Amino acid sequence: MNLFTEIHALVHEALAAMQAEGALPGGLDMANVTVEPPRDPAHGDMATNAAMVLAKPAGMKPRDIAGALAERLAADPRIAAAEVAGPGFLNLRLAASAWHELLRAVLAQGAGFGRSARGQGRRVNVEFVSANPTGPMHVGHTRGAVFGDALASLMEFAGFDVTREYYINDGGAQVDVLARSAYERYREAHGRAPEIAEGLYPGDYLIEVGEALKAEYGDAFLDRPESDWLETVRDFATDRMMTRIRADLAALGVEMDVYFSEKSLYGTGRIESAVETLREQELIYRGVLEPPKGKTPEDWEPREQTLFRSTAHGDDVDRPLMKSDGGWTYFAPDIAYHHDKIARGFDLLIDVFGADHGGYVKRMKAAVSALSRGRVTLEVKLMQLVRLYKSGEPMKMSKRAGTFVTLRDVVEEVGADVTRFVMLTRRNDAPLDFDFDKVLEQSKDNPVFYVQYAHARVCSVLRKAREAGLAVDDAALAQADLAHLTHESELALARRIAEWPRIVETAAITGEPHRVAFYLHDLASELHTHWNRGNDDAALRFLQEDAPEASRAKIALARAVAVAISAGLGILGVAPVEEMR
RNA sequence: GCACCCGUAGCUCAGCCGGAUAGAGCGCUGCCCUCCGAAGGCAGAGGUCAUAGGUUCGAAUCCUAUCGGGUGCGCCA
Repeated sequence: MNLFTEIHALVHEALAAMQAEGALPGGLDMANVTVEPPRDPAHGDMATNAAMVLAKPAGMKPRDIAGALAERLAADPRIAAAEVAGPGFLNLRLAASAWHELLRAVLAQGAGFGRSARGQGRRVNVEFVSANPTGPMHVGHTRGAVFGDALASLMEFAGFDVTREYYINDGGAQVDVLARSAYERYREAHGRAPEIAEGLYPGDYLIEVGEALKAEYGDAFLDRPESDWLETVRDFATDRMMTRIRADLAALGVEMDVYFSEKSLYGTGRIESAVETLREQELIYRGVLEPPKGKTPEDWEPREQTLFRSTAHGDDVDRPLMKSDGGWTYFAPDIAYHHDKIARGFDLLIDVFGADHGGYVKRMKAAVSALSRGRVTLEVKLMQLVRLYKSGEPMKMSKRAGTFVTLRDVVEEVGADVTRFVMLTRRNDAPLDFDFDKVLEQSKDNPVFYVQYAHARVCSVLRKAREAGLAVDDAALAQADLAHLTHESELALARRIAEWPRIVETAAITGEPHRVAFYLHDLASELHTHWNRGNDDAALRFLQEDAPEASRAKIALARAVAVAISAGLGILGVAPVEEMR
């Protein structure tokens, strides 16, 4: 149940009726008419800008329209008061019964409260993480993983049909490097001294791969030329890496629907076929690129290359598809990959990249636009850095010094729930500070704790109520006589709960799960405030001595808060906690 | 040089598909537990929303320019 869309519909009905009666001219564009919570609660529960938006096209004074609209709206039982204010705002105050109805709906819907059909079942592919299978995932990947997963959940909640997908970069030169690095560890496992040359991966995590290679292949590859073992070792090593990456993601609570292999695009004609689709549109040509101005590479020399005319779809320069040795550039398999996603019928593609891939966005969008002939849009979410701290001190990370912090390190130290919540308390394009000590601190400046504490307090009330012999399951609470809820502080809480479906929609449309985290903080804050009022005013406590009916009504309110918190945490992939310890 | 992202309170950041007096946490000052969990709450101080123009009934929000910070810029992914 979304009270805002209901009242929004009511406003539209009223405006239509006014038009039917000639009180308002016909043919007006109502698209900009909004119903929103006012910033200042003194202005009421909701406000509409209808009069101001329509004044000019209708050729009427805003306050005249507002006045007539107010009269009509006031006739609805849900509206307690409608008054014109300021330049033409119409402030609405809802009847207490409207809030009570909302609370009953929340209890009935449970964790599904706030679900929306906004996405209309449109099929969305969210590609995220896509870490190279050359080593363990680090904190940067962790943020991308959490973000992508939460975004996917959020969009599901808002009515989209979502596929979570991971692109395995197992086709490029970097997996050959992995193979050579693993081979040295294989030699090491046979008692030889490994030669980790410059450019190879020195990490200890390959030692066990070397041993596993020995266990599997014995000395078959020892002292053999690279051509004898490269492919086998490469496949073996990437397989081990992916196994580990999947386990790491599982530890974070992330489960992919599809793992897509880059390698599967080679030798199958799929790259050629994607390029052919572009060629049909005369977007492929042989040509010479200009050197970038202001920063010409020292070894620059003009070369004729096979180019994609990405400028025809909004890019700044055309992009090369083939290297001078005739092989594909990294861009070509990416084109084929997105071609495949389009062929699978997605309406919307979302790629979650690191911010250092920002320069790649325009060409990828151009490719998707061309490949789908404008049918499919690609949205790219760029993830900013995570800065790690330990009790206020920045942590220096270095692969060589072995102080490299992996996803596994983070999850083992602070847990998946805390990791996820904290990583979602910042916009994706803003850098994130992650302090290993602060995120575990039990105080109000730790948002994870603060929100969990609010949920735990409600659970505490429910426990106490049960001990007192009250029936407090959701069905019983929904039957309570909510007319006992009249105090402004209680209605403020209900008002905040009512915002949840709105938050879901905006967060889903903008692709910004952090809005959910901020909302949860606000909701928790409202609960804590209300709770403390109960210290001074006993009438506001959830448990009322010798008044089971009043208690039940107030507990229904508390429970509705917990439901909304659970729903929000569910989207973030965080389990609500029943008690703090 | 070009492209993209970002400039909001002392610090870290929300708000940005235009809306009324710009918010939160930290830090600072002063308060509130014989009371459902004070692990919390209340109040106060603190702002040229980088700058200058423009659009609009209305701009932190949209457009343009400038300044400052970050990222990227053919044969790496």
